[in-house]
Amino acid sequence: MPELPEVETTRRGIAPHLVGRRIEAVIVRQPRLRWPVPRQLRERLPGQRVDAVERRAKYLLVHTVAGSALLHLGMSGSLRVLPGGTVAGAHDHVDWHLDSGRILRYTDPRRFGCQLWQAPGAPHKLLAGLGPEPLGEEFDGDYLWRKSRGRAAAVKTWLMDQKIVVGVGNIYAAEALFAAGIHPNRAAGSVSRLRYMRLAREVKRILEYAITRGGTTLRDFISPDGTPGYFEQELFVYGRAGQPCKVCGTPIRAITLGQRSTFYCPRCQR
DNA sequence: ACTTTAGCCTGTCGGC
DNA sequence: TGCCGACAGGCTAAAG
Repeated sequence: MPELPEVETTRRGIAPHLVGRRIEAVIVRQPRLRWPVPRQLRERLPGQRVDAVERRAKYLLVHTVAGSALLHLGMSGSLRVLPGGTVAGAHDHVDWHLDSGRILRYTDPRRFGCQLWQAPGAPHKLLAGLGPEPLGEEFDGDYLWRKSRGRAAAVKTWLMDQKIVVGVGNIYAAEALFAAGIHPNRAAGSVSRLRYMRLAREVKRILEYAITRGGTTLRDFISPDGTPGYFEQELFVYGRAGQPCKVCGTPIRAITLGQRSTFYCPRCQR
């Protein structure tokens, strides 16, 4: 569910409540997430003080001197900071009790997310092989162009591959391709260098803007203080099948690429 | 070596 | 009103 802007919104929301605080207890009600919650998280996290909360791709890393918690929100996960004693619901799987008296609560109806443990100085294997951050310097049009040569995959599917670039999921891939005027089904290797320059710029612009809006809320995304994201109103193609393109008026089309629904304007995107 | 598919889960929505 | 299938923001591991 959450893509980079939602994860970054979550990071910014929880960090002020976590950094410098001590974790007093870790309560796991449902250990069966995408992967089982490991013993180390329960045993080593309590008593530790949080040094920093970092984001890498769509993962959140909560660092302490004893090691780091590696969190992923999957499709339907969210993290909220709540007053101590707040009653847990059916999908509230993990609570961290903080010495501030508050709770960091992980909720995830579909349980595609995870809470894992990373020992100090031993990056988790899930982080190995990830592509560059889209908002970093390494990611630009030249990088996309070089990487895509000879690739027959649809550019939209290819752009969502986390080995190519991280953080871009189904919504923002569709939006960035629209903004760059690229048809989502075009072979990645057939997109010109100039188009990739534009695509890289649009990916950065859209992700940065979505972060300022607090992310996109379609169903259940909520930021840590319980407010929704406001980017939904800014969507040009995602979820707008049959509705007129906001630029040219042509009806937006829906197709399936790589088992994911894809939206585009047949006139604006070639 | 690469590309495609299956599967993990629950909730919601539209059609009948 | 209720049942049923389709679908949902992700990602890995297995199969091709």
